[in-house]
Amino acid sequence: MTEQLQQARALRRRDRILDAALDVFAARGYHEASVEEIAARAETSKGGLYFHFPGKQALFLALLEWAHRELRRRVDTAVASANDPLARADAALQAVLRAFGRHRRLARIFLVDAPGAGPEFHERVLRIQEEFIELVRELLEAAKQRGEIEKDVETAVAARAWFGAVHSVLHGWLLARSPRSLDLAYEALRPLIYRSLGAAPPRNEDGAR
Amino acid sequence: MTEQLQQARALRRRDRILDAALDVFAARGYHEASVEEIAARAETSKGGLYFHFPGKQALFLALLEWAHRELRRRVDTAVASANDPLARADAALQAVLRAFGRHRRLARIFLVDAPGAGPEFHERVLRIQEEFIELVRELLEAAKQRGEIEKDVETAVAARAWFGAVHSVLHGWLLARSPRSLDLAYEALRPLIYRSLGAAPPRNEDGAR
Amino acid sequence: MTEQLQQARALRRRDRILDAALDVFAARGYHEASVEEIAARAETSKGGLYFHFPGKQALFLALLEWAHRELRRRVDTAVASANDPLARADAALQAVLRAFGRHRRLARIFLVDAPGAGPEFHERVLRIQEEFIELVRELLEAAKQRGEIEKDVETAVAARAWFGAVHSVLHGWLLARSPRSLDLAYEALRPLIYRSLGAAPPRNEDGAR
Amino acid sequence: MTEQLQQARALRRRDRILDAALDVFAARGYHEASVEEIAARAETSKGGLYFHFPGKQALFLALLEWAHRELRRRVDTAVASANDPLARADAALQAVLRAFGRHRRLARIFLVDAPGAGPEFHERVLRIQEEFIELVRELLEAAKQRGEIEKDVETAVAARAWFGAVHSVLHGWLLARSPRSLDLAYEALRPLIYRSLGAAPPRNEDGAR
DNA sequence: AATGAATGAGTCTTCATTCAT
DNA sequence: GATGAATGAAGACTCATTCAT
Repeated sequence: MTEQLQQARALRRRDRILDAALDVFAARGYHEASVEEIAARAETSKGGLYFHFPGKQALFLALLEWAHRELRRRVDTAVASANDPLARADAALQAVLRAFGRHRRLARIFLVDAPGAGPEFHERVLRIQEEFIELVRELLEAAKQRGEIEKDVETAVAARAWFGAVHSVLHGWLLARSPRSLDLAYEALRPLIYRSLGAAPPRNEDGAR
Repeated sequence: MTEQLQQARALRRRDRILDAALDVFAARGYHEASVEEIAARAETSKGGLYFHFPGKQALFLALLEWAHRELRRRVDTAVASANDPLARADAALQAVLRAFGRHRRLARIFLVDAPGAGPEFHERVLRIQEEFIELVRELLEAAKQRGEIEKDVETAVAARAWFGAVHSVLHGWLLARSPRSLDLAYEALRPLIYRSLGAAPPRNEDGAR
Repeated sequence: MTEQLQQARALRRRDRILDAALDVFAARGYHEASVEEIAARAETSKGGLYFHFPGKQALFLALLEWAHRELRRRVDTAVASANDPLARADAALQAVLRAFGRHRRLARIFLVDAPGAGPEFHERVLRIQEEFIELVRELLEAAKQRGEIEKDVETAVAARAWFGAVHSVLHGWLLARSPRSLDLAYEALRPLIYRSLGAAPPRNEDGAR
Repeated sequence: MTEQLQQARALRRRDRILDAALDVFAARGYHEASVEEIAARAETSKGGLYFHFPGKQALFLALLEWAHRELRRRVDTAVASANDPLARADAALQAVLRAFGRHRRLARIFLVDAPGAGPEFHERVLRIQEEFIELVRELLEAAKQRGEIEKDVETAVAARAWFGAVHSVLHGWLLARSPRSLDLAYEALRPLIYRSLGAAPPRNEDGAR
């Protein structure tokens, strides 16, 4: 029991550190962020931080992994709740958009800081992106088999293009040029997507709550 | 004359420094790049470098500006050589793709390093991207006025989406996952674009040199 | 009984810690050795270690004291088993050589690590060395009184010299340049010692096991 | 000319740093010495120190090398000024003693700090010691060939022993137990050496200036 | 104009030690 | 008695920038 309490407290502190790291990395970028500040914001000491994480880089990677898991979970849920492949791809992209839309800090880290923070991080982020692009590609391919989209669509290119379109919309939103909600932006994007694939857009999509 | 010679020499050195900076920044990323190494590669001294540029950040920004001008020039040329708005937008995107395709180092700096190198750079890159997105938007809007694309297309979203698609394809190519030429990738992308806008793809596009 | 058992357990743990400390200090040197590693090797926790010893320095000193006692015991035994003063001095030096020869780790700590680990340790080691040198000096002095060695020998210098000679041979052996056994090395050394004192070497010395 | 001045100043500063390092290392030992303090004592900045030396370890090694060269030079001079092999060995040992006697700080570093400062340093010091031992051995061997010392002397052991004896006397002196000059100590040591080799001591040694 | 020696603020990281449980 | 999470002081090292020459 005592042990469990200790362990629970330690885990809570670990989470506090991750939280603080998220704050600081998102606010300053990877290089400008200092371990000192992260520790301070987590209300612990530098040594305490190093007890839980082997170093700054590992801390950042842990953040990335955590975000990856979260993202993946939401996307999987969204995909599972749709019926046909095209709707699934649609749901997947929308889930990504929403997840980042709700977690601006994560978005910053994923889309802005990590790629420029060094080869290791760049690599990691790209792999995660590729994972999602591949998911979309598979769904598009399935839709193509079922005749839901034009035969001449190259699904690999289309998947990458749509991911990029979503990515770009996100980026624009991150700059706060368009205060418009991401959901609304996606509503405007969807018809383009469907039409580009030669598919009929869903009648009254109301997936957006 | 002596003055002119001196000035010419100074300019040449300035260019050598920019070249070296491009090399080093692209190879190491902004933060890992050291002024020392840039000076060495430019075959000058640190003091010399600081004579020509106020600092590391300014050097990087100068690089960005230079790249911006180059890019803009090519895009303008490409746009001018097409006739109708839609073809112009098409040409603009392709020009961007080709420019980066030929200058991998520039692409790295623009798409990977600059955004993550700090707020100032992030800001600058986004502004340049917005400039191109706005250009595309205007062309799409003109096309819409002339009835070349569907009336219900939100040109702001469409422009951003297509820019993002191109961006994403570029990113994928930077990772060298797709050894396929960027030109070919764009050939596969173009039909998607046209169809998404409800426009007929150009018959035999041979814009590719 | 319970108390006794507990005490016995505590002592056993104390010994385990000393053993572990010997291992780690000898392998890494004083400064590179970490309390963490010692605790781990002793199969206890850092807190546990600090229950038995006040700190790293104290632990090292405890090791030194223990080694001192061991060494002293062996030397005393050796001295007691010889008859005349000269033979006793001989036995003392040989005992030192043998003790270290059998405990390479101890030798390392005594001769290499401790002197360089800080003034306190340096001081301590020197005092122990001086103790042995003084022992030898007294024996040489007695031999001189009895006319066994030349009258003009300065016993203080001679004692220090012979201790140093043994020390140096040990050092050379620690470097493993001379794979030859220490006993053999001492066999070669003894005649030098005796002759330098103007004494006749023992006829057939068979002290070596 | 300007360049030369700059270079000269730089060299002077380099020397100041070496001097300061000698002071601090000798006073505190390798591990306790801080780069900060060395820089302060050299009246330069940490960065300045790192401009001249790649790091703390390199600085220490540079010190060792410098001392080695000095020592070697003096020993060589001493050896050259003696006539027969035995007198040369004698001169070599005395030169070592004198050099250290005049440079207590160097002695501390060589004999106390370096061996315990880590394997690299230990190794380096031992190699230097071995170099001197080997020199003595060769001289003893020559003396043996010429019949100046007993046939049964193992020169390898004898050389090591005598080096160790000198070493030990030095050590004792370092602790300031014997305020007596090192020269006098060596006067007392010499007869032991000669006699141990079965050689007649030089009549009136007046090598000491 | 150019050089390169010098600066010093800032960073990550280590580790002996403490202490609540 | 034992545990291991937490502390915090200290240290080596980097590097953009400056400036005497």
